[in-house]
Amino acid sequence: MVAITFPDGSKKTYKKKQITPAEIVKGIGEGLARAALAAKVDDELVDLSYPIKENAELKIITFKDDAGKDLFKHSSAHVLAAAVLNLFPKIKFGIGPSIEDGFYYDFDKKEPFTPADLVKIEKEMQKIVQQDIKFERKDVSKPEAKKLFKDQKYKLELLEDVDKPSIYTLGKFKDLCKGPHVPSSGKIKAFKLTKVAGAYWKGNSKNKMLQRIYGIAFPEEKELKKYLKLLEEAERRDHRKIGKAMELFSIHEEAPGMPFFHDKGNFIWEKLKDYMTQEMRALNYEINKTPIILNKSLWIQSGHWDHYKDSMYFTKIDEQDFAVKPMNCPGNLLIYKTRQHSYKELPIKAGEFGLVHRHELSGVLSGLFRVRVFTQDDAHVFCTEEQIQEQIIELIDLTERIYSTFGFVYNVELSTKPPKAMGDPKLWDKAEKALADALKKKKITFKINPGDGAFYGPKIDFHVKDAIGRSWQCGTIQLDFSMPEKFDLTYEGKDGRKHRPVMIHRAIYGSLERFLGILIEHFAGWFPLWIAPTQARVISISKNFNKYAEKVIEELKAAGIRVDSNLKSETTGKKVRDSQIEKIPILLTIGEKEEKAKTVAVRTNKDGKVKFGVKVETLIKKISDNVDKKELEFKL
RNA sequence: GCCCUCAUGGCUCAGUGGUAGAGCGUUGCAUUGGUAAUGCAGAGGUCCCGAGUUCAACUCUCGGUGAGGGCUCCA
Repeated sequence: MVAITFPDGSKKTYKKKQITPAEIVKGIGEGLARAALAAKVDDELVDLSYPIKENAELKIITFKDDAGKDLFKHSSAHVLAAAVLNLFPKIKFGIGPSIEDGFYYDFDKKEPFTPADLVKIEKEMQKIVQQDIKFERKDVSKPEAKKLFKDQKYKLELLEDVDKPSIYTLGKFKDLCKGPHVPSSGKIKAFKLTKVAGAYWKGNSKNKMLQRIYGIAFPEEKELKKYLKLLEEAERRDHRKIGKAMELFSIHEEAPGMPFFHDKGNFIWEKLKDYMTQEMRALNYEINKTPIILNKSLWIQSGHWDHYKDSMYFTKIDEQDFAVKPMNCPGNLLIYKTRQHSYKELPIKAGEFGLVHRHELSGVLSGLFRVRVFTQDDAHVFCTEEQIQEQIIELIDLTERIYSTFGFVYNVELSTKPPKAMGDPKLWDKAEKALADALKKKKITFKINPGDGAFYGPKIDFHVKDAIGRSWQCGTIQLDFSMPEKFDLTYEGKDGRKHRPVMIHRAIYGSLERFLGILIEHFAGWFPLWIAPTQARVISISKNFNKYAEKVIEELKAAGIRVDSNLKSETTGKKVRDSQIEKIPILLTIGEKEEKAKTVAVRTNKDGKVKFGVKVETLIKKISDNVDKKELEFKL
């Protein structure tokens, strides 16, 4: 007998022989049948052609579950491979998994795929879907599998690490695959091939580069449409485009990966910095500033030389080797060491808006998101082991406060000891536990990334979710037991002896440049008033009213409002449009009515609503209140 | 760094082996307008850089530089 839990929560017991896809569909009825795909057995996902053990407990998975979506995408990858095999019979296959945004399959082919190939392949896939071909599973022995894939060198290589090979067949295409899959190709309703790209075999740049085809797939047409809309929306919000349109920053060939901030971009940047400074001061941080070029010997001492030199810039000064700092810690350690410290002073919180240079690979540079020079809102907390937890909690609270100001929600990941780590494994364990305990105490759920920590310690990463649901890594809290050791940092304890402080590295924006990029996309350029470089623009209906308009501008300026104007002889429609494109939050119109009544017409540009007859002093108060409270939107 | 694509006025882009076009923007003039583009006129590039092929290269070839997408998700 086999117990089955259906998606609606109902349970039913079947004889083992009855467990077939058709039977499951019958069991859950027509409504849910379309969704019935696979089952979870002993927490492992299997499809319904998988031999199911006696007395197993099955939980039916549907398209609505993440596991179901995943499996769906994976099956689409097989359909892609089958279509490619039909069109290019001699091709060699790499791997074809599902990914967050869909699926891909890697192929080894002499000539790269052309866009025309993609269209052909898509049509071929359509055929396979229409034919509704069954996915068939077969468990085979290793020698059998080797024979089957004798012409597929990549599959043979993969086979080396497989104990119990299973083969999935879809038409002519056979793949080494542990599954599970949808019952048949007809289940795949909406898919689209999105791009071709080169990708290394097994992700290793020493290996051969294969041709990768990316696609997306959904159980329903409308979900595909929704996804394509999201892509469009993301493109509309692209910070590189908005940054250009709003004249926030530019990047030049003369300095790849090193953004030039124009007045308005720099204004927002400064606002971000000021805000963080204010928050840090409130928590008794000191704020330092250290040089960006430091002697090589310091980098050798800190371990950056061993672990980071490929990404560092070097220079020679007076016959001595110097490096441009890729991180701020060593500079702040030198400050710590300028005098003795007592346990009474701890925790010492040393902040720095530190300019760092990192020589990132040219191919990874992208707008403000991945640059070679940036400013970290860095800080180093020196504390005792006993203070770790309270300090971590203070940092989590601070991070929460900052992110919520921008309307971000976030999730947290804990990264543990990497293979290339420095320091005593026992200290690592202790550090990892300290971070996990603080998170548990704050009742924050977190994901663990084994082996993703920094070379000097484990870390907590914060990923913020933007307005359209995309996730960005920003803040990080890193524990470090090894740097204090290397630099022989000490404090005098109650017992009069020297002790080793613990060091916590932390950044909340991460990089001011990158955070600004994220904000541009998050707000789609519609910055909250407190950081908007221009808060309001005054336009006149005709130049007859320019005089009163000038007066209004003066009043607003006197109240500290950042206002500009467009008093040119253009139509009102044109002026409105221009202000929309430039993302000016508030548009003030002055015409005959306004001049007579000594008021302004206020348009909140983001939603396009217009309110007539607003008194200037009322407006000033509203704006000031909005700015003081750092509100996300302006409403009259 | 590697694979693919791309590089033409400030921006977005069209185009041809015989030394370049459009729209937007900008400037001037006319117009004095009520919430996403008023009309007309003018200025503005030598087609990313270097080499080669050719009588002739923005166009073809090679090299360089820069930009965009991808290179973690595993049979």
